[in-house]
Amino acid sequence: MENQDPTPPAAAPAPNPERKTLDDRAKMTELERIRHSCAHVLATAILRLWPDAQFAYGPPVENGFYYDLECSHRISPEDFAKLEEEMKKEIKANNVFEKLTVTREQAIADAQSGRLGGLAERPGNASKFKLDLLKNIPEGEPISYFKNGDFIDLCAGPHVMRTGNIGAFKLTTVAAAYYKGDEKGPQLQRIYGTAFKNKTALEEWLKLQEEAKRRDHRKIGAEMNLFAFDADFTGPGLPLWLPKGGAILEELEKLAKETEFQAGYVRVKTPHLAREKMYTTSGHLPYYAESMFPPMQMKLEPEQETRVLNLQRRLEVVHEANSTIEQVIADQRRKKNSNFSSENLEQVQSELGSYKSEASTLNADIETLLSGNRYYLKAMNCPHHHRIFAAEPRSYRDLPLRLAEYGTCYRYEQSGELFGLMRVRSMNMNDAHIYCTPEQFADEFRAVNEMYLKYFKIFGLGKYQMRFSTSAPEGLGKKYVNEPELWKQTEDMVRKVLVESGINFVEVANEAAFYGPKIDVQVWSAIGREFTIATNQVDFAVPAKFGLTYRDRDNTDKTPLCIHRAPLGTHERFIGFLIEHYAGNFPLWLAPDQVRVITLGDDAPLLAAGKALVHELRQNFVRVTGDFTNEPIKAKIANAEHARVHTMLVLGPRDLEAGNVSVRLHTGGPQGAKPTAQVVADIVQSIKERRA
RNA sequence: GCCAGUGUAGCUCAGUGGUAGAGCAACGGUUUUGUAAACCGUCGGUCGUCGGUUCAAUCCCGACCACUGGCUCCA
Repeated sequence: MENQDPTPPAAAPAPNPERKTLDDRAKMTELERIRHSCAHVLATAILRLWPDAQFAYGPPVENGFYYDLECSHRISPEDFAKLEEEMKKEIKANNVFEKLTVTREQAIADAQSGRLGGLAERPGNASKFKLDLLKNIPEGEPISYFKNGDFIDLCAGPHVMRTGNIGAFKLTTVAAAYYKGDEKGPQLQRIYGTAFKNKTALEEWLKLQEEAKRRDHRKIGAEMNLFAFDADFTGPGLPLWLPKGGAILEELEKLAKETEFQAGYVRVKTPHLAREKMYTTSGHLPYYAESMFPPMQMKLEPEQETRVLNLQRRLEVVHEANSTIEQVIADQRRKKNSNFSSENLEQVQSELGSYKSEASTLNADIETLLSGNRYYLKAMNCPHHHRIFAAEPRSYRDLPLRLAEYGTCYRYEQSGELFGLMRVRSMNMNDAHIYCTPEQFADEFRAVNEMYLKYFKIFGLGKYQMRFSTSAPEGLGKKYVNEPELWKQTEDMVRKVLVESGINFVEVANEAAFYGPKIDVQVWSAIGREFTIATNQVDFAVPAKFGLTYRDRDNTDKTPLCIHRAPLGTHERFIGFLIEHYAGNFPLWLAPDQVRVITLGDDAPLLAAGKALVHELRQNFVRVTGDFTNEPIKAKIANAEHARVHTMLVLGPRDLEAGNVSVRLHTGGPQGAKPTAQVVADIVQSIKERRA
């Protein structure tokens, strides 16, 4: 099963779907039609039980379908049996999916009467989402309904012919979803289900889901003692790497360090935290404060404290003066026959203005003093690396400068987003920043991409996709630094390299990093989960904010370009991915338990030979253990198999006499007896070559 | 952060309004073995936490915490 082709990219709708054209819709596969139709049947069933339900979207998705709705009843999985009963009735009735084309006026009238997405007219309960959807249908595009039984839905189709064509279905889960994916919009109930042509296909899918559960990195990670979460003591999203997981971590680091060394990188090391100034300068704090752990406010030095106290005292005085003046003005306004002349008023108001401006100066001064003693856990390594760049004068001769570091970063991911190792709050990054001139950019960028491909080959990753994320004009100055010209230049540069190197990529607008375009590498784990494991970003903005320069040939100072790259992403996510990719059956070089020497019984000569073999392997840097207990050989093998020990070496009297060991592989069963020296040499060589 | 579900021994899971059980693991013994589990015994749980209802709560109710499935987010 290993190296099985991962599930191909899903035809799931893009996160903020641009309107599909009718032509796009006509391309729906038969399975998608079944699922889309099943969504209508689900709506029909829901309405029979809870007639006030209002429906929004009900599309087919990767593994089934959903329908978003608003309803006074809170649907829970306990309702599924009832709902499925109703759905079965509708399918059994074998109603035709009848397409009706209507005028916009008619559609609006039907939505207002509550008829759309309903079984009948519902006075006082207009089909509000359908009304909204109608607005999005461009003038001139035909408006159509689909009707099955009493249920009429605003829908462009296509559908299967009859409800009876839905061979098999199952409701799977309920979730909340925001209308149109907008966090500020109304929250709807989303009912997920799946449907297939027939029962066999459904059962196959259910079996696949079971298999996926078995391959889940969280399950295998626990079975193999790779990592643990200790929510009570360490905190959620903060994994503890156990020795066996640590071994994998170590191997990946070794791989990266060797690869990067050969590629001309230099290694640096930076602290886990930094002053606030670091992140206000980098621009991260204004843009991403929410994703950072809150700051640590350190105690002030006595003189600083005195200054703050003085400033605060003055601020109090100013505030008091402020409110007195405001009071006076308010009083005068209330009194109609005021003897307060307009000149007086003006004077008082200007006084107020100057107090206000003093207050804001005071606040800023206090803030400056405090912020100097405020530290943040780093959410990224780049600002630190920028300061390393700044630590020495740089010449164009020093470029490209490739700073690499295994830096641990901390991000305050929202509680609902934590997900095993794939989404954590502390992460080991395979990070590096390449500072280069614009002329060097293409070569450097290409070399980084090649490094990705080298890694993918080692790990046997056949299916991947590069996502080239670019900016969008409307986000400039908000989501993205406001440098339209630089955006265009760098995006063109990146695009050119991608096209030239013939890498398969898709371009996605409006998803860039705030400081430049980026490339994310998406892969699909063996159980069909999609992950972004690697990232490669261009940064034309932040080096300038840090005032980074190099002296060029023409004796002027120039700002370098910076490439952020992390081909192995975070090790947390990468290992999570690898666990699922290999189903825990790692190749020898990665396996936490590489070799176990198992003696047949515990006779002294066997024991001595076994210990000597363990010693020899360990001196060759093989992760080896010995099982010299007096348990039956079957039990010892079973234990080793459960622990997913890659290679088992059995030593019995027969082997001892012949100078052999009997080799057994976790993934391949017994391999027969071989000369000990040859076996040791093979193992060492396989690890050295990082054989698959 | 939002919606829903789940929480019993290290792991996999039973179970009940009258303060809990199995298998595996661990530990101690017996067994001396040729490739997925030899036998006997021992230890192990404030039934996620805190409140409430009750004569009595692991069970019913509430809040919180964590995890899971989604949504939003992901430098």
